[in-house]
Amino acid sequence: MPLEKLPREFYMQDTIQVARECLGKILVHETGEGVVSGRIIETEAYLHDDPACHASRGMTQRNCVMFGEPGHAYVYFTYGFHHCMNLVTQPKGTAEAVLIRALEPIDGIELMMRNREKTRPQDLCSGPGKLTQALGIGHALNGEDLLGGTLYVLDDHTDVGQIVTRPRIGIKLAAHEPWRFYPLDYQGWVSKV
DNA sequence: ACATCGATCTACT
DNA sequence: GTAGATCGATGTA
Repeated sequence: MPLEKLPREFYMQDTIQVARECLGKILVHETGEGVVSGRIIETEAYLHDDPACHASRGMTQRNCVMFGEPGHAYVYFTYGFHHCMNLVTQPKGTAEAVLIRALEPIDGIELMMRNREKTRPQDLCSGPGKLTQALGIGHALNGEDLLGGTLYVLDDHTDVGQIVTRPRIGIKLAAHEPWRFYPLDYQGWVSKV
């Protein structure tokens, strides 16, 4: 079965639905050093009226990508060290996104190990800052169209089984909202059980 | 201008 | 379990 990129319509759906349905899909980055990819196994939803969402207080230079067309990447820099990657959801004008929190490494594991300076596979992509480093995703890819460039999401029709719902991690505002998702069968790869 | 703090990770106790 | 790294966005004056 050929692997197809997720279509634009996928990202126009309800953000919580996108967060759940992109579990099991494959995030791919074609870099100059080679292709790196991993299966998405942990996500969080950020909604437009959600105090924890960067866009909840209106458009700024930093968050403007979230207000744009769905199916683009919102990549931001935080804590002076780390990048985090989101999938922009909802039609243009509605700023919502899905944070990718963890991957199961698939291709380019050698390159990931070099990028991360780690050798244990479960240390490569088990956190939002880790996976961007492993895949070489930085500020340059902010706003990238996931249907056009070297960064995209494929569907290989893997059934990930039962999905676990948990409160989000690492935030203070609206921290109780149960908008973090991961498949039970992939628990070993997530940032936190 | 200045102070604060964050959708994190690592190393150390 | 908790401190420290480090910088840009944001809020207050």
